[in-house]
Amino acid sequence: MSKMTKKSISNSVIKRLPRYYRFIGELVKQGTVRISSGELAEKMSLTASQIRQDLNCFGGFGQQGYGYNLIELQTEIGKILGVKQGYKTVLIGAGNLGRAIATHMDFSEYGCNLIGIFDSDEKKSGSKVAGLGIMPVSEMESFFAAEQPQIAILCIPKTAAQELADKLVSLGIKAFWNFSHYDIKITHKDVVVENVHLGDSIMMLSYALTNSDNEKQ
Amino acid sequence: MSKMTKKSISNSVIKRLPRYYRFIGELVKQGTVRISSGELAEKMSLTASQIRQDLNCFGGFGQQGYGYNLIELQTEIGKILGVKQGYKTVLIGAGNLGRAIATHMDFSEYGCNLIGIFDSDEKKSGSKVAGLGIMPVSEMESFFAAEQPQIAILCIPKTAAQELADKLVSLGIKAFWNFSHYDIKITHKDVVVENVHLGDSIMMLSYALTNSDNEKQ
DNA sequence: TAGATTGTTAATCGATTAACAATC
DNA sequence: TAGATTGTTAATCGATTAACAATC
Repeated sequence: MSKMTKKSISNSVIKRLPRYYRFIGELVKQGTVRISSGELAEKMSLTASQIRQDLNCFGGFGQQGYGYNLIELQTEIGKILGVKQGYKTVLIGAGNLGRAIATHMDFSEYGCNLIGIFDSDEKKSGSKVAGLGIMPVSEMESFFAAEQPQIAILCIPKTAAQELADKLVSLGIKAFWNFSHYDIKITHKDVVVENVHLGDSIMMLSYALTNSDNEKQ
Repeated sequence: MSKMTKKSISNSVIKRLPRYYRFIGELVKQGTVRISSGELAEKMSLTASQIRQDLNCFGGFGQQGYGYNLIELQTEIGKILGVKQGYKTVLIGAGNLGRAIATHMDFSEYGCNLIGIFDSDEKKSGSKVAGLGIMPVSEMESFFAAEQPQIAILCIPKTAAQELADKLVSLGIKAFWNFSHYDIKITHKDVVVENVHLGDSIMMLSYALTNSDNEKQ
């Protein structure tokens, strides 16, 4: 609450927030007005205890004997996640994956605002993706000076990832959404990295099938 | 080891395996022959203790006084993850994201083999993605009967996800890689689901920026 | 052999669950 | 008011870390 007492929310809790936000949004869209921790737990395959603990990290959003008002929950968790912030975001690398992410993601729902796309291949310059013209990497510095984007999405080969990330930090980037198949390391404090490894994710399926009962019979 | 004593590996360990596999693969490619738990811990930002505990869930891959032979580790973890299995995989939904995943992912590195792409829009039928002709959903049953794919990648709108998933289970699918923005629920045992929520992932950045020290000054 | 490093047990830490008094 | 359900403390559970004997 006060300046000194930052309660330091645990990472386990933080990682659950977007999922809460999704389920709550769905319920609001369906017109549901209130929900108890027990009912929400049922829908999300969690325990009521955990839900109450999690929400109480941020404040007493519920009311005894009633439960939680869904609109209020949506608003509060939305604020915590910053979904209205519209952080200026740039995409680096307009290959297959980069273009799909640019066109597929509803950035405005996730607190982001895609304002620029760069690619090292100058032949791509000018062609439009998601309504934005692809720019050459050479224009990055002037663009960053003018726009000061805070988030960079990396859809580049792993060999280029670390070097480019360091450069982007020096240009003021504060957060990375990294699809480059390489865990970038940023020592600079206040810079946050989300390494997305789609390969790790699909391998979990291969693992599960390989180690399932019917396989090893 | 024996049929009765399945030691039941914890999920925390399993989720770390693909990352071990990546780092080990990188080191092998660089020609490194052996590594100690301490050195690997340093590279991966883990503790040596955790690495030894994790690896020992699967067997004694190391040697006292020496460390771990990297080729051996790569082989063993590869076997555990099933990276050579080449599970037959189909993609449902050839929109932006589906096409990008089909072309971008090296399925064979992850234990999978993409053998078919389906889309409900018949106008797309026949056009090629990643070397495969898009098929209409109406051909799914005969294709499944002939090929018996085990993994389905869902790149479809969330409204269609649950119903289609149920149908795919009835057609024999054993694992889902689900990008549909909806947590599908499969009650059928032996069917595994990996829900990928890219929105949740990017929201973590919005959260971090919103709650960082410089924002709340 | 001496040194290094594992495999493994024990100690700690943190996260989840249970319980219940507070209260709407 | 009585019933329901939260907020919160205490108990449990599981995962991580530390320690060290075994051994290459």
